[in-house]
Amino acid sequence: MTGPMTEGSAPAERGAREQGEANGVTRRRNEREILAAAERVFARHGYRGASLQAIAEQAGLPKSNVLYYMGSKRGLYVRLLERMMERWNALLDDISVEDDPAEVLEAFIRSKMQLSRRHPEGSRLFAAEILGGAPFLQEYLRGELRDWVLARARVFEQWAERGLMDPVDPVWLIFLIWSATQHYADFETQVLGITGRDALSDADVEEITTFLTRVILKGCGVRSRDADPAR
Amino acid sequence: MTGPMTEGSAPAERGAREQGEANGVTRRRNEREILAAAERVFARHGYRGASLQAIAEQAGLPKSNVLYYMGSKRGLYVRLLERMMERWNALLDDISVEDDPAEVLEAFIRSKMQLSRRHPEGSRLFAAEILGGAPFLQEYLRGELRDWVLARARVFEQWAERGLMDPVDPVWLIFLIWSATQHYADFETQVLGITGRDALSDADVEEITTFLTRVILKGCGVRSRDADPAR
DNA sequence: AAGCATTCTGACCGAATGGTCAGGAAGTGG
DNA sequence: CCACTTCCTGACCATTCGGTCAGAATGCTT
Repeated sequence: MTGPMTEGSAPAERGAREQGEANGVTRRRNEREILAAAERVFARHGYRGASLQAIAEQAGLPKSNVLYYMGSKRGLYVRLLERMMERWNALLDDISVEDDPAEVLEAFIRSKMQLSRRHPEGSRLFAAEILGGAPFLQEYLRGELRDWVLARARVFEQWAERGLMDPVDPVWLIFLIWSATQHYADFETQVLGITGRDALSDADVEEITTFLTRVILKGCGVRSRDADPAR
Repeated sequence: MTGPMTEGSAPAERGAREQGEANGVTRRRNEREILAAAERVFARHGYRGASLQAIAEQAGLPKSNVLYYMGSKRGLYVRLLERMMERWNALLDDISVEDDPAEVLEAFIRSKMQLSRRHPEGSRLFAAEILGGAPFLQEYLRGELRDWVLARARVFEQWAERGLMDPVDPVWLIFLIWSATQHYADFETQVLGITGRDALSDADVEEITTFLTRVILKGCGVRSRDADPAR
């Protein structure tokens, strides 16, 4: 983006890490910088389209240094995917038939929306991986994630049996929530272009979350267990 | 994927176009083959990640021939995007306040779903372009598409004013429909992995379409103008 | 200051990239 | 049969790719 890296200047180039700061603080900062840069570049161009050169430039380091830290392009990519899966798993606490459907679904939508908001690059990285046929995530999709979905689906079905919501297909419902929330990360460019915004504000995100919650809950005929007939 | 192209065999390699078939029939077939192959490769790997070599191999032609037909990688890509925009525009007939909201919204969901189904590679190509920041489609998004969305949004608002549906934000509603339908093309790998299917059948697609229509229409409180209080 | 381990990077490598071009192959009209 | 145009492609080019490595720079311990 900025200048080419053909400038021979070596010392004091980035304004930081001047003198020795001992310990592994530089290391940690560099790693963080590389991971952030790589997430951006991989998300934008996909695995094949991303180049270590571009990642290195965005991280403000020589290419060799990126390889020194990360070993290989593939290793760097896998590490990013794993980091994203961890974030994903972090918000997937268990639910039970005894929980309130309205509360659970709203929390589901909200937390997924916040994941897209807090880690847009990671969300896009994940999307690019799936779009390309999920060469690195096949196993995860057909295993861990599948089990998670099926477990939730069973709970949804039981709620339907108890008359707490309409008997909709729970898997399609989960996909609906995923797609609707994921959209605001993956298609951010489109959303901004069409709405004429520069960025989505916190208020926008809150409004969208409310909209999605209302439409989806109403659409599935969710009746709150706490008997709140009004509203 | 298959064999490398280092086999020196020249004649009668592809089983077709043997003798002269006059006119531009070969040309047309080759162009079609190239466009189809390119759509797959670009969709899978993005603009940067796609290689002319891979496209040529999938089309069963030498790389030089691809460039002979298409001029350049960029030109080929733009041509694919334009073709996809044409398909898109084809299903965007105008609507009016006088139309029935339920009918229009269902037709909207259904036609968008069919677009994802009939042209999954094109849908993914579009997704990859947006994911990468829409470097080639910025103008389209901020112009043509934006106008189309705003026009529809006005109609939705008027429907709400007339009490034909809830006063939901029409733009978020359009995004909801787009994302939910687009999902089955873009995240096909994930959908198949989780549901344990090899492919989505026509029946699956019909079921999903019905599900989406039901949930979204109900979620927006759409009341059919033809007074169908039952169901 | 010396010794040693760690951290870093410029130079380099073979392979692959998009693109060019001279010239072969093939169809067409005389 | 010969010209002439159009269609096609192998060989080649500069550039960039991911990755290696020797050795410089730096930090830590004594």
